Amino acid sequence: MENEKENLFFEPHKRGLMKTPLKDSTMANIVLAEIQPDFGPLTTPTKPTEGSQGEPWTPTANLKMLISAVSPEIRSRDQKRGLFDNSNGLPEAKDCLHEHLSGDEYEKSQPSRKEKSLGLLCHKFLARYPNYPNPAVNNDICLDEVAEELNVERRRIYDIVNVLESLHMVSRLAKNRYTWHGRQNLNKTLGTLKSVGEENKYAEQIIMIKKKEYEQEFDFIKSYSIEDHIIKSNSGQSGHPDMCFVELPGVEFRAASVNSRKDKSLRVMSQKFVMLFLVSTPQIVSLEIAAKILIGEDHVEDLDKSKFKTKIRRLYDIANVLSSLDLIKKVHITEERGRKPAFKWTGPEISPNTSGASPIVHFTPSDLEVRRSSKENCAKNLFSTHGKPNFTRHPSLIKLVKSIESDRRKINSAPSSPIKTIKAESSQNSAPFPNKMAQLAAICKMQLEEQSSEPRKKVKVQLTRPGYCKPVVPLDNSVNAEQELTAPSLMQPLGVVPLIPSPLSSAVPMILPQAPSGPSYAIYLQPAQAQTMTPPQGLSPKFCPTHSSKAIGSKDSTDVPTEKTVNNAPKSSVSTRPGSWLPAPERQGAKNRNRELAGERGSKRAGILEDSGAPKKCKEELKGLDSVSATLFPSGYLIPLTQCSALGAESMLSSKENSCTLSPNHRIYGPPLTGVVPVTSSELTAVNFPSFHVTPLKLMVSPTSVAAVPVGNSPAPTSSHPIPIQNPSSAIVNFTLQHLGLISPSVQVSASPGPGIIPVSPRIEAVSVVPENAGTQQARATHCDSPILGQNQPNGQSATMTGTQQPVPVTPKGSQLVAESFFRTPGGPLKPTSSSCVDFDGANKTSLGTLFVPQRKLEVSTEDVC
DNA sequence: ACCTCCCGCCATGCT
DNA sequence: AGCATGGCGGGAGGT
Repeated sequence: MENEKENLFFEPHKRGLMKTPLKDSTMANIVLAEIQPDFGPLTTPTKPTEGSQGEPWTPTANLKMLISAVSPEIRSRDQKRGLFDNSNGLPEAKDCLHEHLSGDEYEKSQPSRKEKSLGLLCHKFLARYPNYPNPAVNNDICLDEVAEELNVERRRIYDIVNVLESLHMVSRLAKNRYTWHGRQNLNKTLGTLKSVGEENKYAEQIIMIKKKEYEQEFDFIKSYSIEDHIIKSNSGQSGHPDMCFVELPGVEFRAASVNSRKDKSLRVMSQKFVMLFLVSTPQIVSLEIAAKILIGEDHVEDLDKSKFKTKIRRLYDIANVLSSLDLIKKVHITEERGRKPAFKWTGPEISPNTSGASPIVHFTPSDLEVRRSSKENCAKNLFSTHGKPNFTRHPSLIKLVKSIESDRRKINSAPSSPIKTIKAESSQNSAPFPNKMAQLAAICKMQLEEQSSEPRKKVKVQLTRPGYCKPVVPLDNSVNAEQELTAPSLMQPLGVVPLIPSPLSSAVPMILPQAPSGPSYAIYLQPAQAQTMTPPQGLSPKFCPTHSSKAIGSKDSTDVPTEKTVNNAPKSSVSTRPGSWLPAPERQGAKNRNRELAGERGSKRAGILEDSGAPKKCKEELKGLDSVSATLFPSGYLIPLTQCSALGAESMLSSKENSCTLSPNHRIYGPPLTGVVPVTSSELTAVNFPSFHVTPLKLMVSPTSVAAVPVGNSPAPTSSHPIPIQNPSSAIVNFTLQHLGLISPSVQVSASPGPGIIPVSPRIEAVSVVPENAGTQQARATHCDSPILGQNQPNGQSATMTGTQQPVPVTPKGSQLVAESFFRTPGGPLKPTSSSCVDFDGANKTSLGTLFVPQRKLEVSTEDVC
């Protein structure tokens, strides 16, 4: 059903759009289109018809064209190997080619393992599509066709597509059909992943593991206990694997089946794997550590070899695809024990959202918008968790509670987030900083007022931000009931508001401003996920900064990185682009989303209508938010809440109208002050919540929340908790200090691990010696985009974007450096490229765990060292 | 012998 | 029931 409908819809678009494509892509498309007719019949064995419809550029001819155009290198290589033949797709064609080429029969029959490698296959796959496809055009991918053309089992294609999907380079349209997005969303996605990774405190986890390993040499028990402890707290408890999937606004899962599918593990793994790179200072991650972290989330306790091995296998699969994308490259970390396989991040440097200086950051975070689907999913999860387990698997409520608690604990970590923001701002302008302060103060006031009402509510409120809640009133009611447990509920209101159609009016605007920022990313939690979420997170300081500036940029900027973000004004105009983006597809997507929601788990919602359903949704969302927050941010960082809220808002928007909403938000973007400022674009703005506010709130909240919540699974909220918990004011102060840089990030660290970590950082700093060039990063960024810059962008903007995007990578250094310097050392900018680090790995090895800086700040130093 | 990771069985879940 | 997905791990190619 879906497929048919989708196809019908899309086809027209495609055809219409086909031409639009800019340069290469367009050229390719056109060519393909022309060619297709000819070849189409020949090649497609299985499902030719679909392929023709779905894919603009189907057949071998197209493929060849693309390959030659896009990557001559690949082509030549393939030809040499005979792979190219495969690309042709049909066996017959292959044979012919072989004969022509060389007559190596057996070769084609048995290409050799390498030739069949996933990485090579992925290259071929990527060669078929432009990095920056024209959004206008429907870039459908028919898996069957691709499999045939590349002469591989469909199973292999799934592996590739799943990873690409995790990066939102493709999105599923329907069964057997995907839409190609290329790298348009990549920066955004990476920014979001980074933010999430920060929230989850992956950097800390990495450190912990390293530390543990390091310690193991000396004392197994000790290290073990520590690590275990940490991991547990992070993971949240149950042994379920994390199912959370980070989604971007632009890219959604359109197929209900996809969403419903409980597993997405490969996708999730891929995202987490990427997060590790983005979060870790030397952007090098060994498979061993990655596997441990990924397993840890799932099952901290049982790390059996088999599981470990399996994880490693999967990581290789993912790594191969990521390598093909030039996002990572294989390296070796030399340790005392020996060499360890590892991968170094070679993709664009991504700044979390925080640093205002770097445009990149802003773009990414801002761009991300949460979608309804995500929300709905969250909601579903929530429901299941809370009471009804509509879905088959939902973690027990207990888990949720734990996660919530953990989140609260994480609050302590909150400081980090603020810091980043500050840095960013500072980097950009001193002015921002004051603003933050003012905001914080305002927030505090708000919180205090709210708190007076009720502790729990307060918490919620804080999270959501009072303003939001108030407007939402209707929602609140529902929320309140649910809220008890979680702050998330607060968020919901916000989300709800937007949803509630304009009618709500006054309320909406209020809300928007407050929430403005936020990195908008939606995380899908599966029933199991709730548990998985555990990891938790921390807060990501980064978010805050970025948003503010960038919020606007969202989609537009997303790809584009850097500078544009800086230019605020443009952004607004840019916003237009978003609309272009989504347009047809998104609209459809919205429908699909609805379907998905309904379909996914349950039929329960089946027919929720956006508008009509709004109220219902709100409730659901709220529920979902709660659940989500819990699940997503098990550790208890406030961030989650914000996210949730953001999600809700976004979802709201999406539900109503993606296209419409999109545009407004972007423009709106306002200064950090947003909290005070009313958002013009009501709905849209709502979607993007400024990270700033959020984080601070989170911080503030967390304490309260902690207090409110008795539970506490974890040990401790450790050092941080005490402070924040009781007095919001104190928390604020801490926050402020952190922002200022007065307070060290160590605090955050402490939360998760323990004392051990801190010492490390110092070492690192000491170690760090040479800063290397940022240039490398830039180069990276460039190359990614390079090929296509102008071409594809359907909109004029797009072209610019591409250009910008590339540049963005460059910025990263600066931005990050700045931010980091902010936090930490006066030393400031230093940042050598991560790449340089790779070589160093060997050197690092000695330190092992210690080498990696626990915190970002530390990271910087580390890099320097390299 | 170890690192990689291809291959495809088979469970899962949608149609 | 049939088909699409994709988890999973045996085991083989590479080094």
